[in-house]
Amino acid sequence: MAATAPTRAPRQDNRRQHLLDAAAGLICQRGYHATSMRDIGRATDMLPGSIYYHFGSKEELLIAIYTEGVRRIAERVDGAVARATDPMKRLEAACVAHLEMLLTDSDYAQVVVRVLPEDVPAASTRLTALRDDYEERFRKLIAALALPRGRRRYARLTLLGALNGAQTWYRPGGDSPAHIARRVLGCLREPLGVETQ
Amino acid sequence: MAATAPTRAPRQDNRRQHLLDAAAGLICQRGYHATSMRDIGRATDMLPGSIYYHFGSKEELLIAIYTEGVRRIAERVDGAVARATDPMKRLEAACVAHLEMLLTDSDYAQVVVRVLPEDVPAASTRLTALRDDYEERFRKLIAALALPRGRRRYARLTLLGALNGAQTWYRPGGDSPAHIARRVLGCLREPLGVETQ
DNA sequence: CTTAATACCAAACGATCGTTTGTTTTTCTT
DNA sequence: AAGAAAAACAAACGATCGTTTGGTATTAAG
Repeated sequence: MAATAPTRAPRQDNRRQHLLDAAAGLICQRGYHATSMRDIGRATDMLPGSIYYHFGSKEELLIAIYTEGVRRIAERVDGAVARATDPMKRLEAACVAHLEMLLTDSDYAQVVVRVLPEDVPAASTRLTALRDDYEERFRKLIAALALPRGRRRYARLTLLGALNGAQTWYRPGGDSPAHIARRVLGCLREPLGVETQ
Repeated sequence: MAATAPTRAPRQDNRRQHLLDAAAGLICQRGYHATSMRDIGRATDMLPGSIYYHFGSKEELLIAIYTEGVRRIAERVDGAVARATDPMKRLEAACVAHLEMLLTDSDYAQVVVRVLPEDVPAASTRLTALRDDYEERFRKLIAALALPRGRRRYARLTLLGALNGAQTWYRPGGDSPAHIARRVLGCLREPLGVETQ
């Protein structure tokens, strides 16, 4: 276990945060299974065994990253959404904030999308719950659009699928995350083409 | 290496196909790194070392699965597309065929979407090329829609992202793959909602 | 029937994996 | 200054990893 009822506050030179940062960076680059505890130790000038003072297991470390990732991206999205009142503008702000975090601003957020819960059976329940908790925001944002009831679910799944899919083809130097977010949302706002009977 | 200029045809009891099937099944379930050569051996009643008679390495095995996956899904999509003439109907047929393969009909196709090229650096170039080769079909299908030039690219990326994203939330017993495909495409065909200034 | 290639088995190789254990250093509190 | 808790080190544990090597049935061709 990570800690058993700490009787004192953490020390100032605590490297737990440094550890999380490095692990998030490595895992978002290479994936969970391709990142070893020794890799993480090397990146933090720590011995692999020392990591277990902070986290009880590799899965627990991943869950911590996931939790922090959801916290950060949710915070950013909530902040962006709050600055608009029109439902569509709010959704657009959410998409932009979501993609900016996902593509450039946060390794933590990237881990949440990159590492599939099924890849880590021992933690899949927790990871899925964290994801769902975050995506609930988009359900509410889309509910505010006053769409026919039957279309809301697929609007959300299509939008999130398309946004998250950008992680596989995005390259720095091309279109900015904000631009991509608006264009993807644009695909859902303007009809695709000629209707055929 | 797998074989050095075979001087004779393969034997009848060749289990190479059985091997590929089992590996595709395991990898699409658990992912590449979470599937060991011993797992694959166990699933085929083979010793792990024997796999190396057919494939030079684990990466090479993955590439074979990827290649077969692209071949199968492309074959199915091409067949479905050929049965329609209207551009939008052709695109719809492609989406339905794509999702049916991806969600229920083919472990091979599932591997192509599930295993990210970056997860396997030694094979990433080949894997990416195979993916691109397949996705080229959707580029052409969308080009036939007579959209403004600037919108085609994002229409394709949005559509494929949304379709492939279904892999993370699809559950048998719910909406059928064909239904999902049509609904997702529907999200791109009918405007999302109220326009704001 | 012989023969040579095919398709495996059997057993191990070294490397690396996540993790544990015992000890030591460092910091904070009193 | 003294004691206790925090945060690491040092070294190894057993397990498992991808892979190799040498030998052995099996099969198809001549």
